[in-house]
Amino acid sequence: MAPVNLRMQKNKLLAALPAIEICRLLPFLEHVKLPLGEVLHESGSKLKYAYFPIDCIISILYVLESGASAEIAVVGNEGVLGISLFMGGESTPSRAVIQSAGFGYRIKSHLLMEEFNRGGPVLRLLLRYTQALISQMTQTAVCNRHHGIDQQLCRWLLLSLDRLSCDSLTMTQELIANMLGVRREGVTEAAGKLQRAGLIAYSRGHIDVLNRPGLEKMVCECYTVVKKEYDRLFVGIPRGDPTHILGHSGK
Amino acid sequence: MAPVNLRMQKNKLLAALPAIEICRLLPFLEHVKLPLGEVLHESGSKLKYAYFPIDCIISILYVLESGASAEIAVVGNEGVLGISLFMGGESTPSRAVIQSAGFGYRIKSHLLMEEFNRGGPVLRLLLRYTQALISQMTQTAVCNRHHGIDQQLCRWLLLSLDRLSCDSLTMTQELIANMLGVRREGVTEAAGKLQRAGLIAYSRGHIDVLNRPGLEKMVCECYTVVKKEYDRLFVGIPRGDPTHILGHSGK
DNA sequence: AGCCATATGTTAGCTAACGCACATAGCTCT
DNA sequence: AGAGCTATGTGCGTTAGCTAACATATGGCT
Repeated sequence: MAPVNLRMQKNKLLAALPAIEICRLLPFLEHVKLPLGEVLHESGSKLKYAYFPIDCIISILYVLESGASAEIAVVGNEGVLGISLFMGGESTPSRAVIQSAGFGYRIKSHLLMEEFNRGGPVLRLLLRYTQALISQMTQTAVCNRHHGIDQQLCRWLLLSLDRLSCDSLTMTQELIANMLGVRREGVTEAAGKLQRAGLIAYSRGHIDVLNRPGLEKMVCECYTVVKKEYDRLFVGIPRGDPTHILGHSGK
Repeated sequence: MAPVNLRMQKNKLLAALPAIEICRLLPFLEHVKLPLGEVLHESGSKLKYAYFPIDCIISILYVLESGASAEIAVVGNEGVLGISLFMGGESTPSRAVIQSAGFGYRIKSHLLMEEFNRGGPVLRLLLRYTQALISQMTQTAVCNRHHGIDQQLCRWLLLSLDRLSCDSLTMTQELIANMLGVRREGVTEAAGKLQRAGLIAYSRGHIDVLNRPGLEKMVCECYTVVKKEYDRLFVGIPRGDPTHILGHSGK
């Protein structure tokens, strides 16, 4: 097992913290397995933990009374689940589900809140991250309104890939449809187009991206806007490229 | 002219601050007129001021390259425009426009940032407000995805009314269409239905709400969710009902 | 190998919203 | 009063996405 302080760096948010802060948090960070489909937070309930993903993706979705749902943001190793803790509400009307299995760190709610309330670099970093998350949410809203399923699927795929640092993911069309808030058949059709174009290979819940530049050529501006906003908000904050960080702990 | 500290209370966020904080902010708050259509913030540009609406509504919208747009949130006297200032980004990829003319207070960006960075009640209040705003944004996203124009129009009307403390507003169907991100004809049709149902009266850019309870019966859950979330997040914070506060300064 | 659950593909009709073109109606200004 | 602009109402044909039902394919299991 790699030393804890190396593993830590797999979450970019944690990695961006000064050494002093990391050391203080370290004893409270619990390394946990996060299996596909696990619900980390149900709408309206209080969060017990905040989660810092390492190699998993958490999907934040809103579920309507009718059962219809829509994903409004994804959280990967660039972020944290649980902004409502330090924003003051302690809960949100949304559900958080593991969209891609993996590992993460969790920390008890009150500990993160205490750390935030110290007001130093932790506060500033978390707020910056929150703003990036807001831009992801709002851009998703606009994309929902104006763009077709094809483009939304591209956006969704790229957002997911960015958070996995690899070019394949495990996800049925049914689940993607839930995320995008569309029919499963709609996803089948859109995925079929991408497959025929040679951009992806789909097979029973497993997607391989064959031509990422091709996807990027086809995606709507929404993806780019969000990506640039994340980059802009983390300028000057040490992050390193994901493969580099992953490579470190893998050695 | 009413004493300044009474006028102050017309913005609920300012009114909720302890006296000490208000006194410190007072000299820097500028009372400004905000005419319909004025753009307070263009996508990507740095904010020079934060705005605390008194009796106007500010619309936050995202504009796509194609020119298509969608409103993602409204800000009235319950809030403030400029959360990106204290969140750390200093700008957002959105546009802020006066949707309903009126007055507000503005304060220079750096002054609000300094005040926020003191870390006291101002910080906590602004963050709580930000979370409420986030819930508005996300619920709008879901509503965009799953609900019809009729329901969205109801939601939009009620959200606007709540921020005006009266039952009429000045707004062409064309503009509403831009906000909702739909065709003007679509709004005409939806508004026609509401008019035939006796809920509103429409006339050349002026809407009178005749039967608000009726509207509330017809609106989708999205409106209610957002309203409850605002209420929840401001429990224990003195707000008073809007008419009461307006009545005060009008005496 | 054969079974079975699950994932994906395909079809057909339906509806909401779209783009476009044009008709009417109300305000404002001379 | 009349002109002219702007806001609203209406009627097409078109399309993307929906509901619903079914066909096929694949991987795991006994």
